Amino acid sequence: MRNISDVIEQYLKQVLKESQAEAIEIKRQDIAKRFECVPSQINYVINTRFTVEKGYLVESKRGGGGYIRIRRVILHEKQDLLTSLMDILQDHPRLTEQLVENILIRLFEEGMLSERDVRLLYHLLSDETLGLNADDRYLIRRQQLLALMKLLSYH
Amino acid sequence: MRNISDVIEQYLKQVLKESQAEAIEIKRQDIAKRFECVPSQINYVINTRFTVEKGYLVESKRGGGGYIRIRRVILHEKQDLLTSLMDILQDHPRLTEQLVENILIRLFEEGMLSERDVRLLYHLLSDETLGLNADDRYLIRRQQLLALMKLLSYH
DNA sequence: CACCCTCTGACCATCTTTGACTTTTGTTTT
DNA sequence: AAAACAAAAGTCAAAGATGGTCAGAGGGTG
Repeated sequence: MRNISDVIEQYLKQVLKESQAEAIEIKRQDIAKRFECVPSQINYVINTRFTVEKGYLVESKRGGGGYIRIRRVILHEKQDLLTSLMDILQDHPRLTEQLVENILIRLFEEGMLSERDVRLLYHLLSDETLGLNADDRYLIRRQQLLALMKLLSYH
Repeated sequence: MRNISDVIEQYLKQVLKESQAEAIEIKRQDIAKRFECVPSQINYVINTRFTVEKGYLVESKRGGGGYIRIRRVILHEKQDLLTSLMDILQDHPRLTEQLVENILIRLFEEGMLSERDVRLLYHLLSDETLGLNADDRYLIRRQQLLALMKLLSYH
């Protein structure tokens, strides 16, 4: 694996999967020690890899007996997923390529898009394809993603 | 071999062939060192020798743990159709909903898009979804349709 | 000689790693 | 109980590590 963040990401996902529970609790310090990195590296991993649009919820507590709890969000109804993703679209003024990718992959993981759909849409919504300036790209992405979700909610 | 670009090209193709995988990952810096050239030479080789038309797809990531991934792809047999459709896109300044529809239906008839694809794309490219003013809509449609055709040109 | 590739290097963009400083919470001491 | 201490986790900006772009110099060939 190329960098420590990816390794830690994989490790945490593995633990999450093996625990069979929908949430795991870790001690930031312990993980940092295990991978010989500074504690704030763990925050970096969490902030970039365990985001809401990717389907994770993270809670934590400081002080004695502190912890970080990572929860995989399980949505049983398609409509719930679409609603939560639409909320995310509203909450993020900057719909970056990265965010778009996360959302599309999430839709794939939840079985609402095929891999091909994801590739196609990702390319259509990429910086390279859209060109323009950043604000216009954000606008187009928002509108097209909302349109996509509206279509998906009909089936 | 007369120039370093040809040598690097051969080397990468060799590695690709020997790996038996459909993709290889390299570090730009490493290759540059191996052939004692500047790193941007690698970009030159990739941009001139590993293009989509030649059957290669290239992805990359910057920053720590960065890489360049070169993937071999199979070109679609209907290149002629795609080329002529791309010409049409270039020739028409006004990419109206109607024209978009015609193009999508053509791609459907040729078996390159499913009915679902057509519905989805038509919806994403509609006046209603795009909003904006007519000229911007024409621009977005052109760029996204061109991106679509580029994607369709390989499997 | 003109033209078209190649090659180079300065500057840019993006992602990761690190560490100093801050905030929150629990425990111990006065 | 209040104050002091200790034990987490959080924030943020700077440094580090890659890859990308582009314009101009260099070189080979018709």
